[in-house]
Amino acid sequence: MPDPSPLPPPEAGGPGRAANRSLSVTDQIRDAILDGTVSAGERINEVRFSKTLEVSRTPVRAALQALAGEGLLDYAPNRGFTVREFPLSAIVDAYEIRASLEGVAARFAAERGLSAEERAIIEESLVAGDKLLARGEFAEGDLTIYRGINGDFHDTLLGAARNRMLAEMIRICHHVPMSSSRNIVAFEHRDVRRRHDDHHRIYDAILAREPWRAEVLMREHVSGVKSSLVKSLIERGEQADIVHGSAAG
Amino acid sequence: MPDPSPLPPPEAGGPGRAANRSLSVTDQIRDAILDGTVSAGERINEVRFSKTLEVSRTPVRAALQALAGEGLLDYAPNRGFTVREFPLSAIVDAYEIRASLEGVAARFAAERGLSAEERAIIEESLVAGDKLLARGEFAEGDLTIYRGINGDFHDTLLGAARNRMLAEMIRICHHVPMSSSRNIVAFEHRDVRRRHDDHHRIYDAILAREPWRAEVLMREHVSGVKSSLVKSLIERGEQADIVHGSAAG
DNA sequence: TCGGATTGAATTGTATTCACTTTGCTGCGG
DNA sequence: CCGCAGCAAAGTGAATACAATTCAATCCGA
Repeated sequence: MPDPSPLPPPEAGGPGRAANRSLSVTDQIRDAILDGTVSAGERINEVRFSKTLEVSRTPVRAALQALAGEGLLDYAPNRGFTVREFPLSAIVDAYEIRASLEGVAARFAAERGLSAEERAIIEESLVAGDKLLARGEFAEGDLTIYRGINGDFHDTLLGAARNRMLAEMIRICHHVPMSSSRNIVAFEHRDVRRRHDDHHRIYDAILAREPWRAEVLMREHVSGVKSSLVKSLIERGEQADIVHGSAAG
Repeated sequence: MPDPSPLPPPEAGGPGRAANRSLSVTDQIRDAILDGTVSAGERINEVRFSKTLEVSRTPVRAALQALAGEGLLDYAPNRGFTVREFPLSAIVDAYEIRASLEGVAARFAAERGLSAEERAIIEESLVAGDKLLARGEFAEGDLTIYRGINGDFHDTLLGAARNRMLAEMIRICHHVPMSSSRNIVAFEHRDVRRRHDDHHRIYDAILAREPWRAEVLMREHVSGVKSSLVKSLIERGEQADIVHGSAAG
């Protein structure tokens, strides 16, 4: 195939991940937002993006509308889309919201029960975490590995809640910008150890079919991440007044 | 104006509510979904809608994407949009999620405090409710009035939480189809009286700056609506097995 | 009669074009 | 020097045309 087509499909990068250009463009723009290529508050120019991504304005507009639905963009009639700004307070609040939602998810999971496959994945994540933490300190790359373990645990539990709306809302909480890059929360070994212990207890409560205990534990678990974040922010000298109320948990 | 223009703007019905056609079409399609004009599970035909609404496919597609973002539609590449189905279990779950979220909102409001205007609106809603309920029974249309009073209370509190993500998520919970039309929950006077008392107590907690008490009360308050719904559904002979877990509260 | 490939209509995806709104500049008047 | 009217450029909104995919009916072959 010596390039006879006038359009070397932009998706040629991988083995055809996206089904159509709109979805592909959506992913690309989302990444650009999340990694800061386009900065917060910035107004998005449709023609510029369409030139950059080598597509027409149509899939770009579709992508922008989708991202507005995800809460990453604001829309104003006749003025287009702007990158939504997430002040520190909103990021902190997002953890609080996520804590509440994941608490409900844990309760639902405890009520509804886990499939054999789900139990397997979670138990694997628990064992893997125990093994990783056994040494008492982290090696290079261990944190990345644990991030995957942590994701498996939460994702599986969320799936066990068997409620799509809940899943989508939690996903939105995870996509709050800076909640990943700024979130260089003090990831000391002791903190991770404690959070992994939380996982054990949460799983116990779910297996024991104790919904409310599962909810409280999960809520406290996620809320703990928020507290770590707030603490590290304060230590770094950020203004504490941005954080209201029960900052220190 | 003897109709010289080829396009008598479809928005001519009112004093120009929507800023552009996409938004107007979004509202119209949303209404069609919520009131059951298009039934659940049905696949949406873009050209059909564009003919019915007398616009091109472009604003229709924009509207569909927006509604997919609101969770009312599902999207499948190359297959378009379908009206999402909300089984009874999902509707019940939505109340549970909303209870959790509004609980957080009440806590935030208690932490952040209310503006004078917000206090005024809430106190007015409390007084109006007291007056409406004083007679001991409902007249025709009283329930509609109370629905407005109830909305004022909740909306104002939600605004006082000062968090947009929270507001949007709760809004989504409210838009779950059938949560309004099927929700002919046993609206007996006694039930409404009790819920209005809840409002008083929640407001007291917020004024007293007791965040956690406000959260618990609000959560229980919304959860109570769910319980009423479940109870009335069971009484009507619907299958109770759809409702899992803590059905009866 | 059943299975499967094929073809054509229906439907969605994308590009292009035109219309309208916004916006910023320019120049005239105060 | 300030302010406002008007105009031009840029950008978004909508419609239309075209391409690609899906879906169903039909036709063939076993």
